[in-house]
Amino acid sequence: MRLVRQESMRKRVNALAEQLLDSLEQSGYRSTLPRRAVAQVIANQDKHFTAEDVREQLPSLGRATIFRSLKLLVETGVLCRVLLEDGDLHYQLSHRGHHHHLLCVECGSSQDLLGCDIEELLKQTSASHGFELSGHWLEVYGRCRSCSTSHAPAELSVV
Amino acid sequence: MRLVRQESMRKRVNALAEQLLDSLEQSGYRSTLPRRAVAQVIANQDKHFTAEDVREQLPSLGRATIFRSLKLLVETGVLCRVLLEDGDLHYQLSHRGHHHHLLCVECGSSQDLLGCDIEELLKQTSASHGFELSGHWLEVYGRCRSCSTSHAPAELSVV
DNA sequence: ACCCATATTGATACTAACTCTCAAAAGTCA
DNA sequence: TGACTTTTGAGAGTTAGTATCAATATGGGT
Repeated sequence: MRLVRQESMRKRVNALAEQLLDSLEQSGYRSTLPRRAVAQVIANQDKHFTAEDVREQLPSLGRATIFRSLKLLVETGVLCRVLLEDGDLHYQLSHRGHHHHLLCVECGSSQDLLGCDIEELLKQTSASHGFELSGHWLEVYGRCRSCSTSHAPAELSVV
Repeated sequence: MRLVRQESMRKRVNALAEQLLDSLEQSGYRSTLPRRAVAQVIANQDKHFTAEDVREQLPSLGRATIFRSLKLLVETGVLCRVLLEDGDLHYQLSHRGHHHHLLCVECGSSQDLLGCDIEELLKQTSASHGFELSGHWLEVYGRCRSCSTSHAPAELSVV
């Protein structure tokens, strides 16, 4: 039972890593051993992470290589950067295209925000300021379903 | 005529610097010479800026002092940090309280975004994801009135 | 106006998160 | 298997800060 679940998880993880590498190849970048390692680590990540997190899991890779790989993945759109409340920027797997994140300030997990149409609202408000809108960056912070149901409110919870 | 205008501008600038210092004093911090210098420089800034920008204008102050002063001003709420499209964080004068910025990607100027009520929209959308909203960070990018009227579209403009 | 407790400063060292450089190694394709 | 181009790794450099700590400046009381 246990084994079966692990097997199926590994399969899913590898498929995700494949997607990351495909994305690089589609942009004309080679699928190298270091990039495969980075893709695998990222695919295993269940929340936003830093370059340092990746490096710790791949101590044999050169630092520069890790930064370069992350940069390419962001460039090709499969990875994105998220802004934490304190101003730190972390990395996170991304669905293609523009979207926003719901970041749990307690467990660090995140979900993509679907069905939120702020574009129109922003466009109108900007226009009324004489501003020609070209883009925006939105992050939403709070507590995910499991964090808000499994504990007392944050102020009361034990550390 | 020219002189009069300069005078009145200087007056406004100093008044703003005063406000910054008052804000520090109200939070129990001393109004020191270095802080007065930093406040004056910030008050003269007409767009978002970095700690390095301030340092260039105040080469005689210690680097640490500048960072500390900026930090205190952010803490007391008269200065805020803005996120540029490329992920750089800059500083900017702030109105008190939560608000958003319209950042001009061409000239770097910014306006506060008034009359934009995304809170309610976000709260509802978050709730539908089982997410208990606690805050958000929004930056809006585009071209300000004078940049969009005084030039051809960005792609065609001369550098 | 002066003293003094303490807040603040500046020099310097340190950190985190990158980027740059360049020779060596790896990947691709004919 | 070459030949050619991309990528890597080591290490130095950069940017934007934070930490430490002795020396100095401030503001409040008298």
